Amino acid sequence: MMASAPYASPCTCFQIRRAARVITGRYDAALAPLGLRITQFSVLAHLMTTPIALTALADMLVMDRTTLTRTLKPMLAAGWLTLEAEATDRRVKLARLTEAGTALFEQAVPLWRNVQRGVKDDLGRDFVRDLHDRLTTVWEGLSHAP
Amino acid sequence: MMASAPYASPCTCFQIRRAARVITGRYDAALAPLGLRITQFSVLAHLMTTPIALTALADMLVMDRTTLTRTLKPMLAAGWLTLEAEATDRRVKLARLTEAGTALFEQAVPLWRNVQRGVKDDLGRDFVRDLHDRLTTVWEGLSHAP
DNA sequence: TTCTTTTAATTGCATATACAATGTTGTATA
DNA sequence: TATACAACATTGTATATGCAATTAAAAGAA
Repeated sequence: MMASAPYASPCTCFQIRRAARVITGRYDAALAPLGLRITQFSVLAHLMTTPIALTALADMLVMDRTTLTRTLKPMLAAGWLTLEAEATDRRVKLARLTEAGTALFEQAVPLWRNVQRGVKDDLGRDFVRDLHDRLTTVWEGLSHAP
Repeated sequence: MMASAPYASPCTCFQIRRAARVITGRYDAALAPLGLRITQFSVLAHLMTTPIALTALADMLVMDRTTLTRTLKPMLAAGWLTLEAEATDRRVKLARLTEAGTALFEQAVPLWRNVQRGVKDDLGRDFVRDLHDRLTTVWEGLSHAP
């Protein structure tokens, strides 16, 4: 996991995956004291306001529905959330945070803020803001086009 | 895997993972006709010039050594490369492309070029160049500073 | 109302990812 | 030289990821 010399691959996919691995490692390490992964943190964050149907949640997370199913599995086992069939349409399952899940998220927020700040400190506030804009553009530009 | 409305998460990690998923899907789809993933393409690309020891290869790919072991497994089974113990230090294993692996890579290059061009067309040449620079900076800035 | 189609979620399969622990081999030291 | 130490790779465990196929339920058509 160590980098030797600045190597600029011409492959956009390699570049973004490499950067994602490095960043993910940083965030996972920050949340590890709570036994929480950044992926799980994102799920909790999206559920803080209201229960959400799994398909809608997968859309928000821009994640395959089947991936979400497996992502939720350990979180359900940990008791951070529950699934309940929707009354009007029993195909639909609503994901809802438990008190434990809510409490965990609130504990995690300061750790998340720390690592966000750390990244900003290392890369620069303007840099990170611009990076965000570009990553959003990537998602918008590529997820709609084939 | 569909996006609904532009949602700008404040989490850098979420942002980059989301973008990485979208881009990876695009590249994997482009290489699918050859039964090849973009991750595997990257490995082949790095081995085209010369055989490389696994630790050195993992360093280049900025990937955990153990991840590399599993990444290589199906590629070895497919006969695209071989592992051989280094003569001077039998701990070291050299990964070397086979003829089949070399041929496959050469077949894959045009498909990779296509998808690279497609991404540039969708996002703009300057945008992609700047994105590359920033992703390289992310990697350099974060992988050295814990 | 029955048959078909569509939609929601899961499961099977395969790869991607990394930490901890292990086994092996080379190097340094007492 | 015997022993401790460091380096290389693999395996165990667990999560991350998505395509294809399946099951269940709702909606639409005959």
